[in-house]
Amino acid sequence: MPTYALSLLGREAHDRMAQWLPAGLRLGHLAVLGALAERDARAQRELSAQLRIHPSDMVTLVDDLARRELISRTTDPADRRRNLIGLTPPGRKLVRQATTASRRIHRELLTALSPPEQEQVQQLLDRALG
Amino acid sequence: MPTYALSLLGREAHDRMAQWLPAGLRLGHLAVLGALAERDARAQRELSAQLRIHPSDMVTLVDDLARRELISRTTDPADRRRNLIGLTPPGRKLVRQATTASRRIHRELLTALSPPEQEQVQQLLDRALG
DNA sequence: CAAATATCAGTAAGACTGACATCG
DNA sequence: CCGATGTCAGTCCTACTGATATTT
Repeated sequence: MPTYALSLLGREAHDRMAQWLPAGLRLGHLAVLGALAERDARAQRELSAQLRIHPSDMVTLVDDLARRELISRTTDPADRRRNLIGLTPPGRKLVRQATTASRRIHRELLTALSPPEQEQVQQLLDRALG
Repeated sequence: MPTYALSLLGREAHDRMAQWLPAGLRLGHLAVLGALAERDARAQRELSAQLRIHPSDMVTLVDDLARRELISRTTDPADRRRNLIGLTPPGRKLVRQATTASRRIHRELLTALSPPEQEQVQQLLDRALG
């Protein structure tokens, strides 16, 4: 059953990456950091939409990350409803390390494929998710 | 973040397939039926291992499926600890229909890619999952 | 006695719902 | 006044833990 296989693979990716992360951080936290590494200083709402994380859950994620000083949270002066979320240097460092680990785990999950094919899958899936 | 992308795609596949299913049936139920379509008359424990569904949860899934007469559950005469689970004709029919729907949903999930690329991802993931 | 199978009750974590205050 | 943003409390669903009865 193709959809179940995909769902299982996703769960496995989730669990293995969560296991790598420092205690107290889940995959959602890392997703926020990763999105900020691509484009910094964004509103929570925009991150929610891109990462498919519910806005009400984003609050807790951002709280946790700010408490650990992995991100900064400042009110947007141009629109005071918004929190602008930005990466701190420690946050940027964690993203780099996590990206390396993530690629390794990704390869391990696709161990049945050749390395070029693994890379190809990764790029195609990134595009598929916009 | 590659692992998050995979996790998201898996969740999306899960949710869309669950929406297709008859009310009261979840993706786990369908996974059991699908596994039985490949090889019939197996013990619950074996299904649990293959599908990564916890044995204690398998009990409920099998209960539901038996109540709807999509599977049969009989005590294995050779080992009376075991329940042998088998597909009924309605169960077999549901698997056929669901497999078609599953392939369609799989394509729809990759709608941002060109048709040849969709096909490529499908084939690569099928190989990756053995 | 020890291991395996199925079962059941309780727990933990993730994601969602609805309501609300603030601001444009 | 209306819509958007962030926040908070509570709910639902899924998966996991731990314990038990039965059988090998």
